[in-house]
Amino acid sequence: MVTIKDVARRAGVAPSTVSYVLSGSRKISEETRATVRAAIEELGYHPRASARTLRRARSEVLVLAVPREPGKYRSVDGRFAIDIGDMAREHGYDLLLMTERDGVRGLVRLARSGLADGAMLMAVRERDPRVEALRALGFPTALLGHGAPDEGDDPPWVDLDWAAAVSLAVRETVAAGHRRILFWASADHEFAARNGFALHGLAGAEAAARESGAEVLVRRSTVDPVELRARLRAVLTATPRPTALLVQHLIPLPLLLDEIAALGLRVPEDLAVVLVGSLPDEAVPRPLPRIDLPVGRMAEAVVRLVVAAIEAPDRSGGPGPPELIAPRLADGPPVAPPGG
Amino acid sequence: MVTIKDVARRAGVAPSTVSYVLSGSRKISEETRATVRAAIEELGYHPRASARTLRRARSEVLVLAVPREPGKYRSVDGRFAIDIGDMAREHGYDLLLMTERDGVRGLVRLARSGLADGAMLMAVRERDPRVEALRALGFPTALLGHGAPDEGDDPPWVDLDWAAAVSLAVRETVAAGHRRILFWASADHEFAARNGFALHGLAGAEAAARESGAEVLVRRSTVDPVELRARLRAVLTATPRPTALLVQHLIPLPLLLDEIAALGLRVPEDLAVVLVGSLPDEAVPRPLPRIDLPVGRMAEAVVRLVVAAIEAPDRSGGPGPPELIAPRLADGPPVAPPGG
DNA sequence: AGCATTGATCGAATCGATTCGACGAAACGA
DNA sequence: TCGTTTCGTCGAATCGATTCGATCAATGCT
Repeated sequence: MVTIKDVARRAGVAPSTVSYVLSGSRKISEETRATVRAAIEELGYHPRASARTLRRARSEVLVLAVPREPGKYRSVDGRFAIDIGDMAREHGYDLLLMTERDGVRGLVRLARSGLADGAMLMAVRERDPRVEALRALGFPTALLGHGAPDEGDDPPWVDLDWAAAVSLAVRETVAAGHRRILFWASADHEFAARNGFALHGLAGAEAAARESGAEVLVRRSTVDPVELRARLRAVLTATPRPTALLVQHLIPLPLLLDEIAALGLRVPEDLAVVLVGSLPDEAVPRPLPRIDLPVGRMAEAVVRLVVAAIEAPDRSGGPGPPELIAPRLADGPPVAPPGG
Repeated sequence: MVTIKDVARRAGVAPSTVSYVLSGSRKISEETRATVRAAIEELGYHPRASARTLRRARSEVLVLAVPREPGKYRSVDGRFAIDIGDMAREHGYDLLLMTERDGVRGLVRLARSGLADGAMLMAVRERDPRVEALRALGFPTALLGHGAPDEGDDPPWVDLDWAAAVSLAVRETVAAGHRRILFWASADHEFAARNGFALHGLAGAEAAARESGAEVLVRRSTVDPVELRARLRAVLTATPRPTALLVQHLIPLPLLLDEIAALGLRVPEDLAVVLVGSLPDEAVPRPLPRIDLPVGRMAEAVVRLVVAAIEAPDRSGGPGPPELIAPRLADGPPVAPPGG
């Protein structure tokens, strides 16, 4: 393994000089710099991360704590991970994936070991114990998703405004002429976990129902295919039948559409379908009106927030401001009116 | 930040004694051990990873290099990442996610910085430049997926035997009575990248066609929804029409099924559909016969292989043996005979 | 009793990069 | 010409845990 001493010897300078060439924190003559650079190149030198971290008390690593509802996997989580990895690199950080079921233990271990400088938490719940544990340690943290909007000294967070997103979906649907709307909410286990997006989405549906005067039926989703079909069938065979379906739980979308077809209903003539969230384009059978989940923007924001918390630990003015992203209709077809 | 010295002072012993209590590498009296343990507990001490790594030249971190076909995202990749994260922890390692587009640069940086002890590569290609770069550095590596099976001194790898998997799908389909079978291969960009699973799957289809005597049409998939439908329509409206469809490119499955329905074909009466690979249960509109992609087993194996390479660097007997997992039919419905 | 052995703990060197103060040489001003 | 500043580089301390040899006390053996 090639060290800074090897480079120094090769270049005929002191190790500290090599360090200064690398960091640029002191003036080094052009000539010396060139010699050192050449030596680095020839030897293929790269500073040892552990030594640098030990000395600087900064590892340049961020943790991403991914959701671990046992057996439940959302494909959008992988996209978040990748986008966050990209953004982290742009800020000079590497990304550690924390998959442990006991998120508190795993995060405390990483924080105290100094393996990471900051943490980002996905699928944040109301009164999330991970948040509490990290705050107790004074560990820089940013959240992807939020619990209640008013918990005073929460870490900075970013989230799609799920309430507004579902409200927007309802409003667009009402504007298209629908009066009886079915909102297919998040799955049972997501409500049980008190995940923010589930609770806020539901709240948005209820608020929009009150404001618009339209009737909004709410059904929770599930990951059990048989039960899922049964729930959908029950509500779509009742009379009067809803003329529009807003879907927040997107994973089983193909299953929902299949059941709709099996009931002899055409989309959108008999039932307009609107999506809230994101799926890969090619995974959606046909273009549908959709409220976008801006994965890229959220990844950018969560990394920016945690990096800010790391690099300005004074917390002047408290935690960074929460970023509640306003929903917008994705490019695509408009909501079809009732009856096609 | 609490260090080993703080613990030692609190317990009234030398720092080295604390270290021995932690590692168990020297005998320490029960009494002292208890005192030290208590001090550790009270202070909430955790060894600094950087100091330990610097001294031991071992970081206990593994890298996972995820595939980055720009704009292409496979949901199964996220499941691999999570399962690999779990397995890594079971071996005492943390998992770093490497998302950089230029995989070679990113991996070389991580290897030379000593931030990680070993690397796992996903979506390995024929003559993958990342493999060559890591070998040149003597960096412990294991592959998830393989290129050509005979490249002598490749790192150890694990893969589903995609050729056998597609062959099995063909055989099952032929056994059910089909004589004219459509194989929906991986996507264009996966062939262009010379990803192993794409090439091997295709080879398996061709081999099975020769052996079984059945006619196997091959079409490559794409991520462009319009083009995808056009390709499927073309082959399903020609005469004679295939009676079975084997799908390796699963992401657009809903779209394929929708196009099949749009053509007025019923599944499985008019067209039996067989899947090769894995999707979340609730993402598949209805249970279909399927050759399983054993994500968990592969994650277990790839971690085991890279850990073995790290902890037995002598390479006695060359790299570990490749692990080619035999395909098996997942629980689910059998392949329907032609005509229902 | 005197010497060797075992057991438990300590002290110091070490890993590799960073960073502060110091130092010699050159440039500058009086 | 002599002192002062500036510039470029060096030496040494430091970060925190590990680990090897050393040490001291207690025990065993003759």
